[in-house]
Amino acid sequence: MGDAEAPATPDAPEAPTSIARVTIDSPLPQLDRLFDYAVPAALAKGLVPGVRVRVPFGGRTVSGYVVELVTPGDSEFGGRLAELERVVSLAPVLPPDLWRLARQLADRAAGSAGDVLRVAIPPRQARVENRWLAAERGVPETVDAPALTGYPDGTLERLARGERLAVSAIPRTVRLPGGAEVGHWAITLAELAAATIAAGRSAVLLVPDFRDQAQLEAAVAVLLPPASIALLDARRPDAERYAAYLRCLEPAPVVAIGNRSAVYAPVTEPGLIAIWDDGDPLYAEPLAPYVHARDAALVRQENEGSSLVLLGNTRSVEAQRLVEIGWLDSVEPPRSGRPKVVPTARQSDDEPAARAARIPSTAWRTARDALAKGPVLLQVASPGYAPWLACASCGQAAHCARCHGPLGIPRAGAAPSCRVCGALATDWHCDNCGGTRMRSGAVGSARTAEELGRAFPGVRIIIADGDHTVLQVPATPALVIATRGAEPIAVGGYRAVVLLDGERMLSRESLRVGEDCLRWWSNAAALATPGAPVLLAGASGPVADALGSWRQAAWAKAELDDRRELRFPPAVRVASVTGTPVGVAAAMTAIEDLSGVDVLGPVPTGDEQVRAIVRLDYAAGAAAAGELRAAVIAAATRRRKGPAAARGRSTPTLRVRFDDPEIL
DNA sequence: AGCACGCCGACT
DNA sequence: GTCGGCGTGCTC
Repeated sequence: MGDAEAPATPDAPEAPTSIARVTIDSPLPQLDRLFDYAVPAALAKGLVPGVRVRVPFGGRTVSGYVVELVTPGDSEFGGRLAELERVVSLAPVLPPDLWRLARQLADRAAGSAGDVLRVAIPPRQARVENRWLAAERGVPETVDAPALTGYPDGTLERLARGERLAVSAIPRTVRLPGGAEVGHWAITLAELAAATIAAGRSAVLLVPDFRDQAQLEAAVAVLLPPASIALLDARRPDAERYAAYLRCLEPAPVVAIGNRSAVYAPVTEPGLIAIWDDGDPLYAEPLAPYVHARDAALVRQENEGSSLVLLGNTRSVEAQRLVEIGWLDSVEPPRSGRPKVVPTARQSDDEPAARAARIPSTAWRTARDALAKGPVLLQVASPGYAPWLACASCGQAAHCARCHGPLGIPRAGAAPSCRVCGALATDWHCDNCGGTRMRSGAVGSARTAEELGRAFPGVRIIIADGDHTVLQVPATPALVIATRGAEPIAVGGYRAVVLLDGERMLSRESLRVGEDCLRWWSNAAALATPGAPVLLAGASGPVADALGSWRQAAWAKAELDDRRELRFPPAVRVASVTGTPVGVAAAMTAIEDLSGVDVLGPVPTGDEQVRAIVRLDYAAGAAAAGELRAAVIAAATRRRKGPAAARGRSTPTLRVRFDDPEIL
């Protein structure tokens, strides 16, 4: 073959693909599209989609990623192309599958793909990257496929076929060979991941926070070598996180473990995407375009053909919806292992010590008896001593004179102070009745600990809350007082679990109180030794019943039915649209004719802006997102009219937030 | 966002 | 007759 005549054999190492389509790193919605650049010969070597580049743009140089390489004839741009200025590195940190996912998720959320990428790709660490590019890669160790403990035969095979499952966790803890105690859920995910690796594919495992991350890391480390594990959680130093991200890009199969943003871990050919406790609010991304990790996982699973597992002690209402439409299949372990929940009415108590500690006498007796055998968990609603204070004469909540935040007492003997701004409440008087004395409105973990210390003299007391991180307690007798979500694991499990403050947790005003409480209680109950009593003090009603019967999925079904009735999420999608009255009105005009869409508001937000809530049937979501996106771009480009003085201030533009967890 | 282009008032 | 205001539109 004459080389000079036909240089472009299909797999020629340097095929002359000389146009790079680049996504620009910019927050501007109108720039959320691809721009074509000529690739100068000097930069063509090794250039692949996904690499970071610097390009000239509007008179300056900006950074971006090469999304694809095309031949000159395929450029749709009519003008004169500029050239790539620099290839930052040859590491393909934005592989095509990730770009596709970011684009789809952004479109779905009326946001920018670049914003998704900012969440997905950790900040570059040049030294780490250079070391990675220069590294030699060995042959990966093979691992044996483990069995899946505690679930029906054939479950692994279903996942190998790429099925999507909502799996109920086995509600107990297990001691690992290394001595660490973990929730059985962590074993389940580790086994699923190891089976995936054994089959030569990668797995992505998501946890809400660092305490679950620690358990999962320990469980996975038992089954897999370190070279097969990439730890992507946010608490890790930037360098380690970036190294783990790069590890995912290697062809050898890997288990990526991390919090919500790890759903984007760029593993090639994921065989499994799994989420532990997908109802945890930490899976909701606070950065634009606010893509929930569960939604990202669902789209990614469909794109890349992996299996999907949502594992939890409770079933989120969103997962229940997916089960009901047939998107997920439900998998249950045997019911024999469920916790022994004892609902307990709050009543007047004959035990003076119990009365002093404000716990029902049955709970007090249970705790006392269990303490002879080992640790006892008491779950409380709030940290601190007195989490909120009220006026002693009229009972109204006491507020900070400076910022109107709630007042509380952080520690025994401390002065009342604002929980928001920290200011000491000196010369306080009630806004309502003018009273000058405060009383405690609720009991926090520190106060509970103090009272229990008196009720159980000589017993070791351990406080675990946001300020006192405790991951594990030994199997020896101790009273562990933890705020919900901060419960340590007990070696061998707790000999009793007492859920205090249930009534107060349930009385919070929120669409999600029910599912939150059921999740907090169920997750605490799952820390008990099998057969040990779990007491729910005081609370009653459907949520308490669901805990007692350990039928969380049935509760989620009933809750979803209610939401359908009310047309609340997740029965429908919602989006909040905030901006100037004119901008919001234009956006509403753009979507009002779509079927399956209704608008609440707009209402003023207090800063010359208004906010409307849009409710959408799922079928209308894509069209509505497209229209709202167009409205955002229109508002962003037309924004600069009006007097110059008005432009000087920070520009109030139109903002759209889909699936906003704060609304309704 | 920057920056360039483009059409109407007070100046050497 | 020009210098320069900032409204409008583009950025490969």
